[in-house]
Amino acid sequence: MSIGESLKILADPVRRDILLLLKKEKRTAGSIAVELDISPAALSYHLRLLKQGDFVLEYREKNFIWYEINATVFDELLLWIQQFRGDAHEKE
Amino acid sequence: MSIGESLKILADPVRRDILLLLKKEKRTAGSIAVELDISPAALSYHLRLLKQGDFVLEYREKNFIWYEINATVFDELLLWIQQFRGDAHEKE
DNA sequence: GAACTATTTCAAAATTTATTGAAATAGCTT
DNA sequence: AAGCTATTTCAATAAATTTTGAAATAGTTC
Repeated sequence: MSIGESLKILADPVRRDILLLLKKEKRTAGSIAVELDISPAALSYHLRLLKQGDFVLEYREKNFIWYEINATVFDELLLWIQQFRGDAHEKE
Repeated sequence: MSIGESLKILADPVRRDILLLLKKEKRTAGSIAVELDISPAALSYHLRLLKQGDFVLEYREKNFIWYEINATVFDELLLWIQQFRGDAHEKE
């Protein structure tokens, strides 16, 4: 997943809200939709993008699908942003 | 400027290319437009967003306007992203 | 396997964002 | 001030993204 795709995924407020929820605890799709007051279809669309970008992981249990945040993806993003910081932050 | 607005600004490939150019050296609007092969009007549109987001600074000299990158804005963004990283990276 | 719940997929509509060409602005030079 | 160069603004168009409601899928429970 490229930086461009990652940033585009994070650029949407609904998707950021989803990540903030999942940061606290894992949730089912339905629970997220209720909490954020969006339709299941809209939620599913955003979850698809988040999954594509590796921002979330999913697993089935009974007939729910649980979603949880994937913290590791954010590292690549950090590196990209750091390149623009001033010389004071350079590695050496 | 909010995180949401900053991310939206960075989500566009043209604007990221502009930042990458300005990271190397300050430039005039015209020079950026030629280098990236986009129309002056389109460039002006993107520069306006980058300015609004404090990603670039500008100053006049003769009848050019020089643009340069503002490295400090990226710090706020780093903090936002860091909140999602795993416990291994926590401050304490 | 029929009924049920959770979620996704689809095509269409709505919304937002980016590009275009033309016209306007702004500062320089003579 | 007229002519020149650089850049921006504007309204219109084009393109990309998001939402919607309906229908489809998938797994569960009876």
